[in-house]
Amino acid sequence: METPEPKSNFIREIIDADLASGKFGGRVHTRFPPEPNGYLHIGHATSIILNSGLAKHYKGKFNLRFDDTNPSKEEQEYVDSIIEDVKWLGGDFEDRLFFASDYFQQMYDWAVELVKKGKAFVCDLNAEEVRKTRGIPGEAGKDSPFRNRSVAENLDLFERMRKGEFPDGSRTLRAKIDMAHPNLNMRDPVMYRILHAEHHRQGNKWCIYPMYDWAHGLEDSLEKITHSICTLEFADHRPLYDWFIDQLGVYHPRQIEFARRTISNMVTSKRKLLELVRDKHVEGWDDPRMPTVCGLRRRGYTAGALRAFCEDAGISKVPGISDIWVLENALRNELNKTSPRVMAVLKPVKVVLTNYPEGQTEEMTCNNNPEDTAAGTRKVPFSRELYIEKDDFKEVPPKKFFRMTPGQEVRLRAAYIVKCESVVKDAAGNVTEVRCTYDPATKGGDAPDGRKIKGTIHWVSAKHALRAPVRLYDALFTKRDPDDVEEGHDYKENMNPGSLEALPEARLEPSLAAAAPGTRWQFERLGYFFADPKDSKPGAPVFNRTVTLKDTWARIEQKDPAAK
RNA sequence: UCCCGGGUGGUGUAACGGUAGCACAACCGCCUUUGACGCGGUCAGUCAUGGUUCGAAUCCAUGCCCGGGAGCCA
Repeated sequence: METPEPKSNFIREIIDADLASGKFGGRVHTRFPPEPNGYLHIGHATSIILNSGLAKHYKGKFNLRFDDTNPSKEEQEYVDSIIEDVKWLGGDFEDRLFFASDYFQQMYDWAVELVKKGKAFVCDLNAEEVRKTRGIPGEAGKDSPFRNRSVAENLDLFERMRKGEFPDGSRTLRAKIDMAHPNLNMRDPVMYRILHAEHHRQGNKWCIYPMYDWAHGLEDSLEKITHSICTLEFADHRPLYDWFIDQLGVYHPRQIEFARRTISNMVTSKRKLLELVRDKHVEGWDDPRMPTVCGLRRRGYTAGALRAFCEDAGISKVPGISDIWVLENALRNELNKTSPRVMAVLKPVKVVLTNYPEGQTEEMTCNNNPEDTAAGTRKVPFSRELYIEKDDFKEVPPKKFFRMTPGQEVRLRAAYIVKCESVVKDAAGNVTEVRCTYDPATKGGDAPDGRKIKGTIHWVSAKHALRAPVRLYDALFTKRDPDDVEEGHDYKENMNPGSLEALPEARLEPSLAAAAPGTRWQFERLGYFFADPKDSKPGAPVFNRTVTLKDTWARIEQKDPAAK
């Protein structure tokens, strides 16, 4: 599918201006800089798609760089999953996979340079004291008593910090800027802290680690990034980003902030996701209900649809909430064109065609995809005893009910027009069997006399159907806005109750016995499904519902209670 | 209280100072061998007040409202 020309946004205006002025020599080079401390979710996907998309659009380059400057939170497991997710999303970093930790020596050397210039000092204040002397918005802080140490003493102390002579938290290296600066970030920010922790890549080589503000601009500078795109909360850090680079006099990228866009009914807080995994509310980070990139992938989302969604949702500096429908719509648009249609019955009720010869079987020809004739046709076996979806039959029809109900003709898709004549019930009054007659003249579903049939329903032959232990993961993650948690609602309790449903009675079209895990179908009227590549075994598919179809009937029922 | 951002229909986003458009949602109708999809239509918006201008969503001023910021996290 052709990727549409991205619509204009403020970032592209900035880049266009830089290109026009020759600021970066006509280059565009972006990056995605995750800290490997968790799995990527839909929010990160937006950033990856934005950054790599910009690089692609301007025929520039895109880097993947791990901002692994805090060893206490980072793990190799996260590195691996992030690489996989970035690639899957189409973030083509080629051979440009970098780690901030590989720059530690260069950063250290630069820090020494700042010390020599009198722009940084070793401070013996502890965290509590630093916090107290920083001051508050609108009120100046106080200079550290160690602020005026000699360069020689700073050099000595900083080197000994590195050698590991001091315990965690005892000293820091701080930039010497201005304790009265209106921007708190400029009040002598900490550049290095002492942390005797094992780094996932550097081992115990270092016991001092750079802070984000010190490290990030240098990383961008070293990689010759042109446009360093980050989220809004870093806007207050930009003066510091610029300050460090200016003091060093090195290559100076431009930081641009944009608003992170959340999606209604999706939980993206790392803390909450971790909680769901840890407390086993889900089966793991890649549980199909999770909004993680790997979870979405396993649910059956496509990278292309995610890209289309980002393009659709746009980009700005206004924090907002995108409706989940925009995402679903992007997916539906793609799946409509690409998913083969197949018949399945998740909650079956038996139908017997009383006038259909016992023991007879016919092969019905079905379109694989009515929107794509190239997708061809397939044969589906038909016989006297069938299953249809329980919801497609109502003994007492509500108003405007077009499906199967006593006395009303309905079309079995690609098969015959049938009419319900009677029902069989068990002692409890439940319908166990629907008895119909079929019209032999309507094979294929066409009425030779041209009579109009309002309803068309799907079916499977009881004798031929594949009975598989279908498990269904549903699409929506929480019914309630996850932010309501703050108001005392438990988002976990509000997870869609159908989000993980075992369907032991499900019957599938026999062709699905050979269904390859990892393929998508549209089950007529039920939605788009994905055969879970992780859990499916031959003949025993586990389906994730990728997107549901719009259900007009449900809306009629809702609006008009009499319809029920 | 100080600093930085930002306010365009229900939601999200466009519009060299020149017809306020697009998508999603909702609603109505048409079509339909998926009540899906598709097609047509409807509803609905520039935070406020001044100023500059032939002309302002856009430039200026003031006000109001919203978001972010006081980690040795990123």
